[in-house]
Amino acid sequence: MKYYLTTPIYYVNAAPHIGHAYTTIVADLIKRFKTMQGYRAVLTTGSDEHGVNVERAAARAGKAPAEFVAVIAREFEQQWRTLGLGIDRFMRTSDPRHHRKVAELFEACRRNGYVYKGEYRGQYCIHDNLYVSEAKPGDPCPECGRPTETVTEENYFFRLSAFEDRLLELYERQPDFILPETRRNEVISFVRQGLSDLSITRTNIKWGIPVPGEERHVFYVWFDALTTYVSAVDGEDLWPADLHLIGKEIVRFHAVYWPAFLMAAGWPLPKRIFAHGWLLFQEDKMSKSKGNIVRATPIQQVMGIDALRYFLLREIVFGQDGNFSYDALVGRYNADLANGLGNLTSRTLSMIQQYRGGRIPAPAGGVRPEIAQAAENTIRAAIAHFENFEFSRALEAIWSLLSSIDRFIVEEAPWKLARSSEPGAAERLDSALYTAAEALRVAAILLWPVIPASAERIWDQLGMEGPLEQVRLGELAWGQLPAGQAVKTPGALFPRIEPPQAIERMRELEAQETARQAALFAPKPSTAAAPATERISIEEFARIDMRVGEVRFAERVKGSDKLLHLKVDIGEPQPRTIVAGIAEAYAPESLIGRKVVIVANLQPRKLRGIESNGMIVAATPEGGKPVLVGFLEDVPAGARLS
RNA sequence: GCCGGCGUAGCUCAGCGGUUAGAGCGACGGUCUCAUAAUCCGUAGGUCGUAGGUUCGAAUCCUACCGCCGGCACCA
Repeated sequence: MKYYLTTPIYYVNAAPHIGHAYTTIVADLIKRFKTMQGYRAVLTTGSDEHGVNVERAAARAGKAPAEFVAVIAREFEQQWRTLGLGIDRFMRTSDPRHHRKVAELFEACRRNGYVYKGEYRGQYCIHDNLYVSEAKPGDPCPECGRPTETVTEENYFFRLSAFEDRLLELYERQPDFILPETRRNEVISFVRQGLSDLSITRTNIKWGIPVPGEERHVFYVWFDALTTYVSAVDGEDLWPADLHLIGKEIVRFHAVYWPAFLMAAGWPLPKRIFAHGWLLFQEDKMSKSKGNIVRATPIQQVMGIDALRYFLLREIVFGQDGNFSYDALVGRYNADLANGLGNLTSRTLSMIQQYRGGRIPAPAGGVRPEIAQAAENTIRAAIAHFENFEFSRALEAIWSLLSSIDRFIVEEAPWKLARSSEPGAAERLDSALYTAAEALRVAAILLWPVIPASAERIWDQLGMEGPLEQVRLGELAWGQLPAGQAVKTPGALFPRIEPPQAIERMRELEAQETARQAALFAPKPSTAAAPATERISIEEFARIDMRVGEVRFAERVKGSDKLLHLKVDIGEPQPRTIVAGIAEAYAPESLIGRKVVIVANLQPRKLRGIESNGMIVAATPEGGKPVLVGFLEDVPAGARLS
């Protein structure tokens, strides 16, 4: 039986950070779990290398796109290797094999009548590769808030509208097609609102996969990227995927577009999509512009990869957003790994060493039934939780067993039994030591998917033979630890960590890593953050009438989150009515009397029933809120800018 | 604005109609000595967002409101 799973195909306009690592670590965990269930588990990841965004990032770095993406793709590949993740296929969208597969998908869709040629005219966000339906020129992108660009082009369209019913039927028939349920509900309501056809080729960019027979066209990046899941395992009898693991920001592409493409082509559909939440840092989404990005490798260097894996899976409820913090990371590590699992391993092996000459004794006095029972329950519960993507619960269950063993050891007090000459003391000691060791063996097996390196060390220290990954969870039961084998007692599994020093060290390494990654993008010194746009002549500029205005009136537009209704005095007899999308950044009352800059000669436009006669000029930083333009000296209303 | 979710101990959360509301972490006190200054035991008293309602009985169901989050709409 095969189990084919994928991570997203990561977009190469950013270097890998802990968010990428999170998804990929979970994928690695699931792969290991499935392996232990006896599946032939195969994991695909890769790099999404096409699109305007990359084209521009490359230009900024002064490199050809192909050269640029190769560097970043290598960076991702290297990252997964460094973190020890079991990637089986790394597919780059620039790979010729992938190109062929995309062309194949397209041909199949076209043959089945789901592709037609038409003209697209509309707004497009280059950052999110998103066409913004019903947007007007200049509207910002609903995802990121950056301005959209107007594009008019002859395109091939995908008849997405034809799939509404079939998609809804799919979600109905397979309730676990999209997990968790909250994402499923969102997708269903999105599809119910109606789907419009999707432009799947572009003529305004070159950096993409050419459409067969139409060399001016390249494929829309999502049509391109999603197909990676198939092309990565072409000819291997692995498709359809059993699981697409994704972040919640890309559910629509995976749960709507992708199945529709596949239905159109008549190709098999993936079995399940699981969208996890975001890893927040200081309660905020990590983003390059906010400078709050954390990377996995500094943590790995200071605390070990298993510490990070354990933290991510134990602290965060998989599927929900979770907070990352160094304090919580170190706290978890010390409490659960050092004081918990590590210490239990250490005390158990040490006692076997001291009291039984380093050989695991047979449980001469029998094993307490409640312990055996608790262990059996833990085995079943942990497996069920892993199966349901409830990783934090699985770990909770395992730790509850470990904790009961710590309690048991204190109750039995083997150190007293060892000194006791009472009858039965020796047998009791044997049983206590066996019980503790057996619990460790069970824990090592259950924990291998989560903290593989540490589990293997425990396995080895218990003197177990054979690779842990060949153990089958279906056969796991209490009492399988063979007595008589020699244990080893090397150093501490998880040495305690001093929080301030460790955190400081991680921050240092983080800064170095940030600098190293930044160099990969090597922005040319004089280039501004925003990509350069096309040059215009002074005459063209002169056509734009920008004036200083004073806000006389401001109120929220009813029924809108972002719009303010303003009246602005620009020296005309009547103040101008302007509707501006700045409600999230400015309270209406704070604007009264404020000097602003407006574009006075824009065509009027009705927004929410109010006719707007101009546009307020504001700067919108990446991912941030608009900031109004202002003057350091006073300028009278009506003054023209040039 | 529409739709959905959430709001429970300092923190992260569980409980989702029924006895005195729970766990882990953190904090405090104590204990043991096999162990990584670890373990173990005990303590810490939270109007279960607010206000109503249903019920013999509500954190648990219903309504309204407040706050937070998400999806959609919207953002000249």
